[in-house]
Amino acid sequence: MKIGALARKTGTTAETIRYYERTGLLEEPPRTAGNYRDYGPTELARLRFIRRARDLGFTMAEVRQLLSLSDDPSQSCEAVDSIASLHLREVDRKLGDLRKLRTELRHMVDDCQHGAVGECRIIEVLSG
Amino acid sequence: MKIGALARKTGTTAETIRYYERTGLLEEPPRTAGNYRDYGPTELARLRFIRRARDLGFTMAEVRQLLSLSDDPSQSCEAVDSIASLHLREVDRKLGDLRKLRTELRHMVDDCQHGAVGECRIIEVLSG
DNA sequence: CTTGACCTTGTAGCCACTACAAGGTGCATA
DNA sequence: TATGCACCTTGTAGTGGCTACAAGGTCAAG
Repeated sequence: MKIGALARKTGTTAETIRYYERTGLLEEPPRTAGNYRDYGPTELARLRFIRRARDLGFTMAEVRQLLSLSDDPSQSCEAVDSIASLHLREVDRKLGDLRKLRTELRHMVDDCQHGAVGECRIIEVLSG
Repeated sequence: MKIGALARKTGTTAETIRYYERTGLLEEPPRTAGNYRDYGPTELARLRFIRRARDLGFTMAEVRQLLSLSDDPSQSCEAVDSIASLHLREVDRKLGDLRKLRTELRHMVDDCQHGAVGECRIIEVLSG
């Protein structure tokens, strides 16, 4: 499988895959006679893992840890749990921030009387 | 007022203020005899405006537009309203995404039996 | 007259990509 | 066989919004 096909199968782009390789998240695959990257099912599975974790908002550093933990299936999953729980707390925090922010924005927009900028509530709020 | 004092009054840092100046968000202030930036109440108000808008999640580009709109108080505030409403919709979208993500993470973490990595639900979910 | 807090410029780094440019490969069609 | 075109290669630079230095200048207090 060439890089474009792998990209399509994983909802990524060739650029992103090469970027993951550069940064060590993916290993260098074998090459075809024409020097094209040649991927198999192992790399596909690994990239899918990476994409799922990224879509769930894990950072590249966390993904790296999760990958290396998943490579050793006999050890305790305490570390995995701790990474995921920490991330969950982080997401909760962001949700709280975003909800507060939304309320403020909502008020601002609702109070706007659509008149002149000089009396615009939005500008007033921002100006303090 | 020197840059450090302005930073303290606005909850920023001197580096950020200089960055805003570099990128044209703030104008170059006058200088003291010793070549220090010398800020007055106008710059303080402008920086406060910028910080409030940034804290509400507006991008630098949006802040730039809001600033130039607020400079002309006689025109209609339609454009201001449209920037704010668009941003509000964007925030709503992000909130939705984050809520979905939280649910998935929550399930993952809840299902983890804290055993071996080989049976870890978190790793299973990520592996597909 | 030295200490130390503050300031100056300039450059590089962060994250996670994304966007080129300039050229090579491989396959279908005329 | 030639040509066109999609795809691939490497390398470099840019995005947003800062943040972190390094190497040096300024200024008030002790």
